Amino acid sequence: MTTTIQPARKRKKTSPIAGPSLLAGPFGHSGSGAVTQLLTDRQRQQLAAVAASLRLPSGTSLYEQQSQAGSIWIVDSGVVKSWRILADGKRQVTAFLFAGDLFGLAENGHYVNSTKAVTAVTLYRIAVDVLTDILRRDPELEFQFLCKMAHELRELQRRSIIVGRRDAPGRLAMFIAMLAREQTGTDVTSHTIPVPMSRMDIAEFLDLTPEAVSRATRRLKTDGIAIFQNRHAVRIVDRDRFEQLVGSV
Amino acid sequence: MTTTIQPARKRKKTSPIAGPSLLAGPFGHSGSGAVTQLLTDRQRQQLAAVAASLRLPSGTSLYEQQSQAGSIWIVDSGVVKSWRILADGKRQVTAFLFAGDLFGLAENGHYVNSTKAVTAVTLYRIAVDVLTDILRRDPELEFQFLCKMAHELRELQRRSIIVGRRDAPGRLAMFIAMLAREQTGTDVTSHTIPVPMSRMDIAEFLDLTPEAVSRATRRLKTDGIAIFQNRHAVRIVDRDRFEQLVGSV
DNA sequence: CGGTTGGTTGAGCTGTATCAAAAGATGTGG
DNA sequence: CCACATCTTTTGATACAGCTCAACCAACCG
Repeated sequence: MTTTIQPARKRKKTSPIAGPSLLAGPFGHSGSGAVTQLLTDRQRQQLAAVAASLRLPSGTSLYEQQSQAGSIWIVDSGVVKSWRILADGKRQVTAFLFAGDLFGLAENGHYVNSTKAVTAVTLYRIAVDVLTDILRRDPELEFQFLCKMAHELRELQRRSIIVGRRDAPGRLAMFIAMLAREQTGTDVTSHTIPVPMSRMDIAEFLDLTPEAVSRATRRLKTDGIAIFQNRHAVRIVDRDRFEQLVGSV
Repeated sequence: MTTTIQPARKRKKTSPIAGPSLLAGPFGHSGSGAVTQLLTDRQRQQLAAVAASLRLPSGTSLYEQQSQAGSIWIVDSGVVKSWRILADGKRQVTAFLFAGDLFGLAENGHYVNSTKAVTAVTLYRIAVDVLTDILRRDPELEFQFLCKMAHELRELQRRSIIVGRRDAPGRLAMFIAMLAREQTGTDVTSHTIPVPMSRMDIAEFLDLTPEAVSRATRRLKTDGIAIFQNRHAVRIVDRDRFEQLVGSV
């Protein structure tokens, strides 16, 4: 485990591309932000050699649920949403993916969800057969992928915990805390937290109706906990009560 | 991908131990039951050589949330429940683990949930440092662990979907369907499905109160969909309406 | 600038959590 | 084998939170 902490926001979009990055705790990461680069420079170069590097505008569809899965993807910058359509026709946003996140794992050779760029994004795309070849030859690298998947597992569990909460304001607060962790390095600063996705996306992630999300935002405001300065930025005003609402999961 | 389908129920507890087993779809498994053994006989023997094999009575605690994580575990037979205590003091059952399931992944060297045997179980326990050593030397084996984790990820997503449903009877139906898939090989037969865990365990898994679970069971009965013959066995009476209630996720 | 989509606000309904208590299971010791 | 104590499960009555439906407001885009 060499390497240093490398928050996503520090990487400029215009800088020379260093190659794909996997961010996670090496079988460990306390949930409070210490996410580190898993790959060595050599490994990143190796992956870069076989990866397509894409720069796509906001709103671009990457792939559709059920379609043939030929690649796995890594976020370099920007935000991607992943969702699936349930049997009853409802959408469920299963994850928001940030810099260093891996996505596009297939089931039976088909993608299990659809994905779309929420913001402008830069991505790496690697053909699965090429990747599996490399992984079989490089146990160290493969081990890092394993770590990454363990990380994903824990993130998913975290979402379960959020959705497990009954009250909408609590869910929203946890969501904001997640955004803060994911985007601004460590924990909630008293500064402004960007909220790139739409209310509907949020609702579908938190398993609420858009109405409930709207009322929850108002609730946070009237309670003097957090204020949406505009539709894509929140500011925590009472940090203590915010943390208290979030609860330390 | 050699090997054959090997449902858990077919393995007798008294038979000579063949070594640990990992069951999953090799980056693919349609959700309708085709779960296969991932490991070759050689790999299973290799793991068996370093694994402790345990036979434990129902109710045995395996490890506690937060405790030092020294081993990873594989279920050979029986059922294990995994849960965590949330910030507000509530329990959340994160998973029920069946034959071929892997558990005990650590975060920062500590377990993230507690586990306990729901039934009498036989388990394999492997020290993490020994395992990581083996994995680094054997990319093929490591690749199977990767497949297994991808499988776990999908299972967790499946739970999210279940809990996403608003109505208790629907959640319970999906849970029963899950039990059927997991325990009796393929899909819901019209036969009796064993329900090894308590109502409270079910409630904590489905994120409902025990009362809600109780009422949901009664609902399924009065609607003529499924009948609990006793506390640990259900029978589907109207398969079509059951499937319809479950919805094909 | 209309049209379209996304977001907010309001009134009533549904279903689950809660609180309280009875009925069944389970286990122990006489 | 029964009686008692304990825990689990079920049943009932009430309150509350979010869903639904419907309307209104705001923003975005040609």
